[in-house]
Amino acid sequence: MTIKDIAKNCGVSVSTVSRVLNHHPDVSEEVRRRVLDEVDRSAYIPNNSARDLVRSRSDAIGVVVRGTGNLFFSRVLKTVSGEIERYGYTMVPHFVHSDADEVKAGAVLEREKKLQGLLFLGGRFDYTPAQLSCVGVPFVCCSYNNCFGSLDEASFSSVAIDDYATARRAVEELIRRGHRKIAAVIPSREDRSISELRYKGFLDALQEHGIDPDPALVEETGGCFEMPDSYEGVCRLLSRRDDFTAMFMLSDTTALAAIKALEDHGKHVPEDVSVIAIDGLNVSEYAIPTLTTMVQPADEMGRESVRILMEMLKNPGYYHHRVLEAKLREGASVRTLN
Amino acid sequence: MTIKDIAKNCGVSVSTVSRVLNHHPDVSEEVRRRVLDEVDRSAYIPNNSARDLVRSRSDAIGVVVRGTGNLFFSRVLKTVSGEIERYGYTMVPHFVHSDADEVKAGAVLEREKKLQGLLFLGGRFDYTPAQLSCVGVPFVCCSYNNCFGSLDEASFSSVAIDDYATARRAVEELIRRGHRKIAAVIPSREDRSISELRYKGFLDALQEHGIDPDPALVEETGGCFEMPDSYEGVCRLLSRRDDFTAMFMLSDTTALAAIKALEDHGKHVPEDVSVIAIDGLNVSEYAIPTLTTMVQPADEMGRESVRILMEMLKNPGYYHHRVLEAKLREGASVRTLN
DNA sequence: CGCACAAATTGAAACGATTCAATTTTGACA
DNA sequence: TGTCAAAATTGAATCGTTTCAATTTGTGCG
Repeated sequence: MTIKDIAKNCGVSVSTVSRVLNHHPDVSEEVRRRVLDEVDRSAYIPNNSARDLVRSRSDAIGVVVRGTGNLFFSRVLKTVSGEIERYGYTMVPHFVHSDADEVKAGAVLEREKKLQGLLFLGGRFDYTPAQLSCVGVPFVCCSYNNCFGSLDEASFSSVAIDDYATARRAVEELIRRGHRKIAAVIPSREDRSISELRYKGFLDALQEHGIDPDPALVEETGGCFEMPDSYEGVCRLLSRRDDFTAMFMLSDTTALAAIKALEDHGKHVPEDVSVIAIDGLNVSEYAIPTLTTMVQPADEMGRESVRILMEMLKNPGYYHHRVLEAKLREGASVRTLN
Repeated sequence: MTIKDIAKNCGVSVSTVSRVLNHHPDVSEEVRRRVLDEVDRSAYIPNNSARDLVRSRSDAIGVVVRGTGNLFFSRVLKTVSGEIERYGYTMVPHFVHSDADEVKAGAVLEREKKLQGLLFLGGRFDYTPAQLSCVGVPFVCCSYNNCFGSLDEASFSSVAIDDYATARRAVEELIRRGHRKIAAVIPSREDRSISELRYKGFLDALQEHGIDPDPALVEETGGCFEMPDSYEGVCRLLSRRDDFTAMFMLSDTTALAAIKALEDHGKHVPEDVSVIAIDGLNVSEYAIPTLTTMVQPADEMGRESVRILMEMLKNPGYYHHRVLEAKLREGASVRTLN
């Protein structure tokens, strides 16, 4: 079944059928109906390869996901997938396992599959303008913001919470509840990474409230938000100090690992140590104790990312850096000091 | 840059270049080298649309993922994605949100995208042969086994643990540790579902050891392995009975929800109630208490699924139903009764 | 030296759509 | 009824490959 058969069966030309199928103007109501009926009747399915060939593009969006265990991105991916389909595009995902590959992967993807656009989900994303220019299609960074340093902000879009403000807000919640000795175990922060931003929020919240940040209460870990790394980090911290009453963790999963480490060292949460985090995963609601966390609006982030990308495709030159709000979800992992 | 340019630059014909690129025989060593050099030099990238058009197929594999919150499948998806790429194919994922859509989604995917094969990841999969015949390409069901009733087992492949045996093994572990009053909260089991198989393993383990299954210790929930459903289920169970010493849960996440519900009712795990599950997620190792669970070999399942699918493509008529072993990972959620 | 046969190479026809210039049809109006 | 513009339709070129029949080149042998 090709467009030719449809044309023959309807007694019209191939180009007319094409015009009907693509909602082009200048086709009579009568012919339109005749063609559409025949399309239905014959269960005709257009051949995408042929269309893509002549148009020299394919209606596909590449999604580069940082491949490691971040549950938050898995969550967003589902929404993104649905949205991309809703707009009539095909999603071509690519899981990268090292931050360094991200843009390269995107560029390759784009060239090989003739993608229309790219969506980067998570990762470090500290690229130079030169590197980014490899990417020849519009792209949106989901879950980064304010991390872009020298990048030309008109050359792409982004959707994310304000990492700095959110971290600050979380730490302020701890302070509001009477905590002053607050520890943090953070994945290695490099320039402009999410880690760095959240860490800065942490520091500023402390200073703002007249608390001198104590470097010995901060432990840096390897990896990027993996549970084992954080567990180890907390252990190292505990071997050095145990006089803190609260911890700020950069993600839900690392917070769960931290709670585990604390408990394994005989420290109860929240009785001995309070823990707050950022993410708002479903599982965290069922943790013991229920995790107090800043909820990132995962669905909205996914929806917005795709919406903006579509806008960029339709409207060359368009870009938008959308900042969404993370809301505090009170669990039971933070205790108010008397 | 097209194959034509390469041809011109090398002074050979288009068909010769094509032959070189596709590793066809009957091309002299000298020409081969000349062409390959030019391909490198010019960073030529073949146009997949053109290739797909003439071959009337596209080297893509559809992956239908049951879209709801099962973390286990997110995990497998990553492996699957990498493997599919490794074989030189493109993955086209599709998240479905209701079990009912699975095969339909697969069939549509197949026709629209001209997929070479399909991989079903999770879900219920209780289809009739007639329904399955909609799928016109080889397919593998990952994470089902023994669920296939009247289906012609030579018409597809599967990779999974033995759900019945694994459940049985888990419950036997509880019995071995001295438990006899064992409760279970299970997602609604329909004929031949994973739920049903695991439930059967549960029942048989009890009977095998001379324990009469007590229907009042079994609570059925809606949904499919969602945490809120299980939490509610455990609450209902507790409102009726609280004389059980152990619980068997069908997945890690539902087990975590169960533990939460138990704790919320003042029952400690494992002191008052022991909990065992099936899955082996990473997060479960950081749960409090660490979950005792039967670990499904996620990576191996992903790898095998893709390997078998590739085998089916290469070798029409081939099929294989692979049963992998789940291993007990001892956590701290099961206590030995004295 | 020429013949047969294999190896290497080529040319042209697909594949199934889109697109645009060219053509036909329609309808309004003088 | 004839003219003209607008609307509707068509034909043909094109996209970049693969494939296969046809042709050229090369080789061994009588």
